[in-house]
Amino acid sequence: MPKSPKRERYHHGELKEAVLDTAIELIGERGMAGFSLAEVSRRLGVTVAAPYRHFADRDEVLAGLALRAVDELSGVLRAQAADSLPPRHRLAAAARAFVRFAAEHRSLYQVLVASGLDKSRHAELRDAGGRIGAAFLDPALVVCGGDAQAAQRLVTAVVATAQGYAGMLLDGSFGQDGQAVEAAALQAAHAVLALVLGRDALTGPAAG
Amino acid sequence: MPKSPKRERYHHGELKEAVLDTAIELIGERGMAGFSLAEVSRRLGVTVAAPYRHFADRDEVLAGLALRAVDELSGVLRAQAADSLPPRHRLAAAARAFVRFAAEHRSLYQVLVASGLDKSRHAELRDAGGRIGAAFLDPALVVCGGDAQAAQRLVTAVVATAQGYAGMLLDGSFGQDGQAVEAAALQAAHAVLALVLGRDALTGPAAG
DNA sequence: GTCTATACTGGGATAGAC
DNA sequence: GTCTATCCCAGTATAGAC
Repeated sequence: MPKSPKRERYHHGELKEAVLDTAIELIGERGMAGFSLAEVSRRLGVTVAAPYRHFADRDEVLAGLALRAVDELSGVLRAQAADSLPPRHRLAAAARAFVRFAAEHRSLYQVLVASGLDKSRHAELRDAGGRIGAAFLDPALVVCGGDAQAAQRLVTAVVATAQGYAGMLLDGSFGQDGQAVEAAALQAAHAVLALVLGRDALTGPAAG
Repeated sequence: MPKSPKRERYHHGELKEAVLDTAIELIGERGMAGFSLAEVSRRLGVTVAAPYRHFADRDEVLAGLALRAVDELSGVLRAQAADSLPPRHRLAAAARAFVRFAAEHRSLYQVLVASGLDKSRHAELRDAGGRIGAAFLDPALVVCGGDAQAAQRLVTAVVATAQGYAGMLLDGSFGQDGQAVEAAALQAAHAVLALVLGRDALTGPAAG
């Protein structure tokens, strides 16, 4: 008895991208724990074995999503950090954009931070953190007067702050309503500003 | 042919705690993704159905672990925040302790932030974030001159920072060697100090 | 009240046919 | 490039032994 697939079948080499698209969709609906290659296959109208022609295993699908996430997020961040504002405000704007990204692309962001993926086992992801951080580096260098080591520590602090606010936003610490995203994003930006000003106070003429 | 269990069987009502202990052990070895009730049962020498006498489902086991994590973490934080140092240093010390806790009790911490558990569905965990934040509240209130709303925002910033550094530490951004933990913990403490000083600069010292 | 035996469901993965 | 068939493992549920 013939099957009646809900969608056209993928016989023409588009399955790889289709799997990634559908995986994002599925994670959006059911969260990371609800992701399965079997369900993705079902939605695409192919058998569960088909995706294995394009991905070695389930983790490689997640790695593909993580790569998309890094690409998109670092693009957004670079756009903010290249603005014409003073450097501390560019850092703050990038942190705000980071938090918004986590909210607007929740599935992608969760793959990045909560997939349980061992990033060191996937070459494309081995420098994921570096690529995110690099987006903050230029304004950080200006803030630090060219001191590369200080700038790197500042980048780490800004990324940690953004990541922290994003995490709290996603697990509901800012509430569930529409205002939550903007509240978290603004507070993250504000915290980054405080961080930069406080750094000046700690390393400036008065303190050591 | 009779089974030959590796350990004594649990016939005397200790299975619940034993399941939690073994779950921590297992997550420590294989990470969150490698956790399964079946493997826990196997290690304890009971059948896979036995834990269901004590836990409604897998999520309830994770919720039990998350509860342990919140209890232990908030205890550690309260101890730091109740020290006799100036309030901004108590906040910094608590942030440092937070990062150390994440490293030293990696399994517990991961359950808290990356289990995919819907915390709002488990009554005991509904105020997990609040209990963590409460540990920071006293020194934050002093820093903010008694302004409760400002103190709450400062607590959020400090928790976000600590959580951010902990997350970056656990996914290898600080490297894999023994120094990584202390580097992350110290930088987190330093960032919190900068945060407090920068807050003063933004709002005026001792003002609301 | 605690655990065992067992049966069902569903996901991950592979071999070989078309 | 995909399908069929198959295997193994994990989670869920329940009847019954002790």
